[in-house]
Amino acid sequence: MRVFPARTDVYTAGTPADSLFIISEGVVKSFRDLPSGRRRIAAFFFARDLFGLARAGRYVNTVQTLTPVRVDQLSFDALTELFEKDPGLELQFLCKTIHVLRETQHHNIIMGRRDAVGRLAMLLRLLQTQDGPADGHPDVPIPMTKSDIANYLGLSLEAVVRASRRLERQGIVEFVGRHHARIIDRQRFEALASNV
Amino acid sequence: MRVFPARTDVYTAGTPADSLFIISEGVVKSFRDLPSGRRRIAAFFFARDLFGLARAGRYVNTVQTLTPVRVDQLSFDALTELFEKDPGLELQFLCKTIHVLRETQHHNIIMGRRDAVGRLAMLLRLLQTQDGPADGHPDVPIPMTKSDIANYLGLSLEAVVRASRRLERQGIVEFVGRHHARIIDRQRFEALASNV
DNA sequence: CGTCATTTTGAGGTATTTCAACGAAGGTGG
DNA sequence: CCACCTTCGTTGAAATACCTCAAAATGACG
Repeated sequence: MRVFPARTDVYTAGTPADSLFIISEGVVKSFRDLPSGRRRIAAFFFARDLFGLARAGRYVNTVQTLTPVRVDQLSFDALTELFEKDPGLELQFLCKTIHVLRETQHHNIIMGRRDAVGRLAMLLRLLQTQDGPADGHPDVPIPMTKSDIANYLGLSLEAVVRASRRLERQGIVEFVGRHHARIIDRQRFEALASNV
Repeated sequence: MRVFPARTDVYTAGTPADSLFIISEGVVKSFRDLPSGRRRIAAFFFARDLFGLARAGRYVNTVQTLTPVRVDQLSFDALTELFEKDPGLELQFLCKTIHVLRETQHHNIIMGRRDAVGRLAMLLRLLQTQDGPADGHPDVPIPMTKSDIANYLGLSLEAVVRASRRLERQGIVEFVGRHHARIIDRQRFEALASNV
């Protein structure tokens, strides 16, 4: 069990991978900086999410905390040992990997939309359901910056800002401070966040 | 082992899932039709790829063959049995699932690009590396239609056509017939297909 | 050889990107 | 505790790229 303050690196892209991580509490972003200077956020991970899957022995993304985070760090050595003792454990990891796959597919669906407002709405709904099992809670915590949101949605920062404004002007969502939103008109919000 | 002719459904979205599939030979597309009438292709699968992962007991996408296809169909019943006999098998599935995850992440990277030409180049490179281990083969088979490509890249059909034309006019790629391309200028092609 | 799906091309509309400049917030150090 | 400073957010105007609509050409298939 390790603890990280907000805005610190858990690991850096390209470094040799030796562990998997499972979030106990907090939120992280997984991203890569491209040669052009653009940053692409591949995923946000929340409590109980698995991250650290490597390719060719190295981490492909940098993972950075957005909030204070507690993670279970599982070294590969320890894992192979655990797998031998308890074969059922592999199934656990398979399930968690499939969950990551589903989230990535959902990200794909978001990116497939051509309208900025729709993409933003889908991210907000993701954060909403992530918040708690209490489905339909109108208050949505937004742990990341708008710049992060832009990099996740594949939009420019300005486009995210304008989409936020439009959601407000239309009375669908209200942004209070930088890290909270409130769903005003659930009906129209769900209509927007539907998979077109 | 089952065999499907080209352009036939392997299974339909929403039907109860009872099997996983591993492609022995051929190419399939995995897609969903949205209420708006749009079609989103989530992935193309090739030899040795795994597909059929379900959510809540039902297939989420429709899978249709692009070419004649041979698949190994593994019913869940048979799988649980096999897993008990050979725990190492689970690891095989974990690896294949991670491979699907990587492909999905790659798709995300493609969709993150804003230029149609760049997206098309990345798909062509995917098909190129898929073709054979002979990396750098200039001839690229294109088993899907341009309409499929559009639905995969999140572009309109016309945008795909114009991107193809531009690649030709610039002497980077040559399209011969509907199902083959040839890389003319490898240098500039790789530059385009890089993760900008 | 005819029919149908697919592809191609053109013209106009629209959304996002870019560029630039300003305002606000949060963190740091004195 | 305040001032500074860096990052983040906001707004406007112009350019670009893609989308949509419409019509014609090409190719596949029976």
